[in-house]
This record gives sequence, structure tokens and C-alpha cells, in this order.
Amino acid sequence: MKLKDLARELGLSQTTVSRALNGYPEVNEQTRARVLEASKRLGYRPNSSARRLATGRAGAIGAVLPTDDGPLTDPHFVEFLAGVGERLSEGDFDILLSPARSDENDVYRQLASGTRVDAIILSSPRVRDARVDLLNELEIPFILHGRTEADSDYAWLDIDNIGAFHHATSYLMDVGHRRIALINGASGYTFARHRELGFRRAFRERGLAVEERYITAGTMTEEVGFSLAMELLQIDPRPTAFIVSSMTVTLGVIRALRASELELGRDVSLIAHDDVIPYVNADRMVPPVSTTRSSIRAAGARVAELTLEMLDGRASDDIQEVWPVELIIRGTTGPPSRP
Amino acid sequence: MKLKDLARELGLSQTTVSRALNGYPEVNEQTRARVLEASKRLGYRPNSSARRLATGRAGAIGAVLPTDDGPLTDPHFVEFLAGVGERLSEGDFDILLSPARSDENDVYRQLASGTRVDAIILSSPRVRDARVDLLNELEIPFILHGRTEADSDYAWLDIDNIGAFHHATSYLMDVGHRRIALINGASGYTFARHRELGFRRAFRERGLAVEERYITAGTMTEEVGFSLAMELLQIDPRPTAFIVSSMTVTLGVIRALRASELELGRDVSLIAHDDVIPYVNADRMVPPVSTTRSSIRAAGARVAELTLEMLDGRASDDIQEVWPVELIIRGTTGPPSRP
DNA sequence: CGGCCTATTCAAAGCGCTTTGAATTCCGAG
DNA sequence: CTCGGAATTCAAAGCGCTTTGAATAGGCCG
Repeated sequence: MKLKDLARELGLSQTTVSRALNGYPEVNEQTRARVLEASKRLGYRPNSSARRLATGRAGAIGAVLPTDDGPLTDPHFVEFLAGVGERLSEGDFDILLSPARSDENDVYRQLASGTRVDAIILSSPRVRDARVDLLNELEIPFILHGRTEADSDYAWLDIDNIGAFHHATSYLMDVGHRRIALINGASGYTFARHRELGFRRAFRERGLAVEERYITAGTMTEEVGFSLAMELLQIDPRPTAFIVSSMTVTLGVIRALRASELELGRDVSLIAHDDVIPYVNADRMVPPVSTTRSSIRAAGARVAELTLEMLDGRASDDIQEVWPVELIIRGTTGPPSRP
Repeated sequence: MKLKDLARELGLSQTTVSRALNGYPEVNEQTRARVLEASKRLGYRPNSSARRLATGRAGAIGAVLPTDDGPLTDPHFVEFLAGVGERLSEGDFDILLSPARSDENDVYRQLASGTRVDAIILSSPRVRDARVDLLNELEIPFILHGRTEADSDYAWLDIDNIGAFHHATSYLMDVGHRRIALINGASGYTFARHRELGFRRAFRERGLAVEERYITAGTMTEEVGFSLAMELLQIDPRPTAFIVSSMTVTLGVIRALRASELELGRDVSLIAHDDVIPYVNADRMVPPVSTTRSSIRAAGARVAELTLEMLDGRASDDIQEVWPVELIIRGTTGPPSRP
């Protein structure tokens, strides 16, 4: 069942049928209704290759599977992608997944130079990210989930990491903590940088000095969370509270606390950033974990939406969104214990 | 730079240039060399939409993002996908990711009826899986990673789950364990069924009875691992060894052991199945975890390869591969402790 | 009633590639 | 020399859709 067949069936020209289906205004509404009905009844599905050839659009958004050592560990990335996909599938757009190879630049170059994608979505940007320059040079539309240091010349959507960690740190201070440790994502990434900035700002605002030994960073895995927490707990005096960069890392921290026979929420407080992945649920843990929360899936959907707008002509440097982050206090935060 | 331009540049017809580039035999080797050189020099990239329209191929393999409660938790799925992508990107094929919506059947139906994918890859099949019937009916090529109960009429690649868990169980028996607990993936899925079968076979072979209370199953997350292990440890007498369905679940089991003040490898033995995801490394844990190991990424690559063969005409019911699984003994397995 | 404008529909020309069927060239055999 | 066949190359016809430019029909005004 192709357009031609459908048109013949209806006694109309391909032009009219095509326009009726694509919502053009110059079609009689009655005709449009007939066309839509017949199209559904006969199970007509436009051939996307043909459509793409005719429109000159690839009909796909490129994303690169991050490499192992990236900060966006797999579950996060999938969740983000699910959001992107949700929104994209409403249009005639696909996600084109390219695995990152040894030379990542090559992957982007290939995506851009071919006619396989209309735009590219980047995740986990660094403070200075060569990919941004590359894509700007290649002149292909792209959007960042996150941002770089110089964030004025391209499209991005980011959450307010500074605000989130500032808020979390301030809260802990409000309930009495002073020895607060930070377990951050790997330095170099903007989100980690921002989180540290927010953390430090809370101290500065109160005229308190940051204890540098309490600031740590690493790849965001359970293992790293465990070992960093173990190291932090060796320090004398040990921190009374932890601010942790992800729920995955938090699993490791909890393991470390157990190993040290410390009770979470009583002996030690903790606030973690929660990207709301189904894989680990902060609220269902024991005790429920206090978090700064922002759905990475929702962000994915919005990024997709912005991408489509960009392809519809919206200026890319007009697309810059910062999302606020909620602080949700649950059972892992209390006043510092007096040992 | 389109084919036409390239042809004009070379003083050849489009036909010849196209054939030269696509490796057809009826082209003079000298001509082919000239064409290839010019193509590279001028940076020619074929327009994939056009090629796809002309060949009638969509140039994409469909995969459905599993829903939250599936057994293939996100990190596994991405790793599998990475394997698929690796292989696919060598050809002119993409991965088309569709997020599973409320009615999953609809997603498949849409994938199949449109002209957007040439084949579909299915993950985590159930013992009886409606999707297989659906896709057979829709007459679109597809391949399963895993298999169903009735596995003769379609293409699949699976690992030897029966053998793996039989081997693991037998090993534990060899070193003296009798009270062996199984923490399995959610029942209903073939891989979980097979693992249980392998487990039971080891008992049967030795004329031993299975203690049914030691057999548990659930979604493969850290949380579930923790709570199932906690329950198992309440049983009197408690199991001396655990066989666990994934490394993620193992994290939870380890947390439960710590909470119960039991030392892994001494008080309790453990063998886990390891899909070799970068996210959790069995060998780097303390103590290193004994595993049945099979790279899910390699499986993905092979599935992609088989898919391409299928599209090249290989009969789908000729494509049925079972991969053996290694048993790797590390530090979490020893003789049972005598309490 | 003729002319003009708007609403609606149509035929045909691509989009950039592959592939069919035919044309051309070149050789060795007869 | 001449002819049939192998080796090369080519022109042109699609693939199924969108879109341009033109045609047709209907409605309103003077």
C-alpha cells in the first residue's frame, strides 16, 4: 500500500493525499477526513526512506554511546535516551546510536558528514569540550545535555547543579553539620565542577573554611563510592555528613558505612543527587535517602523537543535552559551525632 | 558532492561509479581505483536515504528499550546494544531504538509495518513469548537474544544457562556445600528457567534433594538482592553458599552479608553470573567474585552479525547458536564453614 | 453576465541512488 | 580479415515521497 495506491483508491492525486496526511491547510477538510479514514483502513504507512529523500531530512538524531569511563554510567544514559526516544517517536524521528570507538572525534565527524542524522545530542560535557568546537566547525545542529565553560554559542539544557549542591550543603549546615564531605563525579566534567562550586559557596557564605581533605572525586560507580567513603572515614576527625554525586555511588558509601559500623541517618548524614532512574530508588531504601532530585528522563524528553525546535529553525544560541533541582529530605539527614 | 558530481568529475557514468564503490565485479580494477581515490579525495558520502529508497532496505535494525521491570537492567542492555552497534556500524546499518510504550505489542507492530527497520532484535524472552508469535505473523525478520520454550522456528542466540548453573552448583558441591541457595532472575524468563534447571540437575545427579526454601527469584537489582539474601539468611539452617543471577544482584547480597556480619568467601561462598559489564567488575571486588562468565557485548556483536546474514538470505531457522559459559573461580568460593 | 479572487486539486519534476538492458570496445578463433 | 563473446561502460528507468507551478471550480462584486 503506497501513496500511489491510496490515491488511486480514493480517486485523488498523490499531491492531495500527501498534503491531507501531512496537515497542509490547502486541503478541503472533508477530503482530509476521507483520506485519513482510508489511510487508516487500508493500513497505509509512508515509506520513511522516500520521505527523507524527498524532504532532505535524515529523520534521525545521533547519539554516541559513551565509553566506559564516562561519568554518565550506563543506567543514566539509557534513562536519558528513553526520554529522548519518547519525545522523538512522536515525530518521524529515530535515535541513531553510534558506539564510541577509539577515536571519538571520528565518530562525530562521520555522523556529521554523512546524511544520516539531522542533529546530534551530546552528553556529559567537560568544562572545555573539544566536541563542541568540532561540531560547530562541522556546522551540524547539536545540543548538549549539560554545558561547557563557554556556554553562549550553542544549544544546551542543564540542571542547576550549583544551586542543588549549594542547597544541600546549606541544609546540612542548618541542622548543625560543619564537617561535610563531598564525593563528586570525575573532575573535568562541568556538572562536577558546578557541584563543587555550589558546595564551596555554602561555606563561603557562612564564612567557613572548606576542609580540602573532605573533597573527593572519581568515576561514578559503586566501587569508587565504597573506596572513597572508606578513605574519608579514616580521616580524623571524620566527616559527619556526606554529599554524594549519584545514587549508584551512594550504594558504595552505604556499604562503607556498614563496614565501619556506622548507622546512616544517625551517626552520619547523607544527601545524594538522584537522577531518578528506575534502577535505584532513593525512597525505597532503608532508610530512605535524602536527595537533590531531577529526572534525567524528563531532561531527555525536553532535549529532544528542543532539538526538533532547532531543526524547525529556532536559533541554537537561543536554546539555553537551566532546570531547578528539588531538595528532598528523607531519612538520611539529621543533626550531627556527638561522639 | 553527490554521485552525479563525482561521476562528472571522473568523466564516468553514475552507473560505473556506483558499481565501483559498491564492489561489483564488472568494473575495471584500474577504474575502480580511480573512483575510490577520487571519492576519498572529494569526501563523497552517499546519501543513505537515497540508497535505502533505491535498494528497498531501511538500513536499520530495530530494538525496543526494555521497560523498567524487565530482567535486562539498563547497564546490561546498553552493553548488549554496544555490541550490536559495533558490528552494525561496519555496514550501512543503524540501531533504531524505540522506547517501549504502554502497549508493547503496538511498538513492534509499528516497527514491522513501517519501512523503518529491516529486522528486529528481541531481548530477554519469556518461556512463552507473545512477541515471537506476533513477529512471525507480521513476517518481519527477527532474532532473539535468548530463546523461548519452543525454539525451532526462528533465529536465536543464547548462552548455555543450564550448563553454567549446573557447573556452578556442581562445583560448590565438589568443595563440600550442600545448603546452596539460588537467587534467580524473575521467573517466566527463559534464562531464569534454564538456570534453575541447571541448578536442580546438579542435585538430581547426586541424588540430593533440593531445599525449596533456598530457591528465590526477583527483579535483578541491588535492592532485591539485598532483601532476598536477608530472607535467606534468616532460614535455619542458613545456606552456606549462594548462586546469584547477576553482578548487580550480588552487590545487594554482599550488603546483606555485611549487615549480617558474615564474611564472604569464608562464612559464605558465592558464585554469580557475570555478563561482563564495565559497570561492575567481578575481578576487582574484594574479595574477587567467582563467576560464570559470558560477555553480553560479544553476544550483541554476534547477534548483529547473524541478523545481517539473515537479511542476506540465510534461513532464520538455521540460525540457532548456544554459547558455552566459563566458570571462573576466584575468592568468594571455598569449603563450607563449620559453625 | 463577465471578471477577479480564493479554495481546491492536479500533473509532473525532482530528491540521490541502484539496477536493468543496451551499447561499445577489444580479442582470439576461424 | 571477420565474427562471436567477454569485458566495460553507459543511458535511462525506477524507488515512494514532497513540492512547484498550473489548472479548475466556486463565489462575490459591479
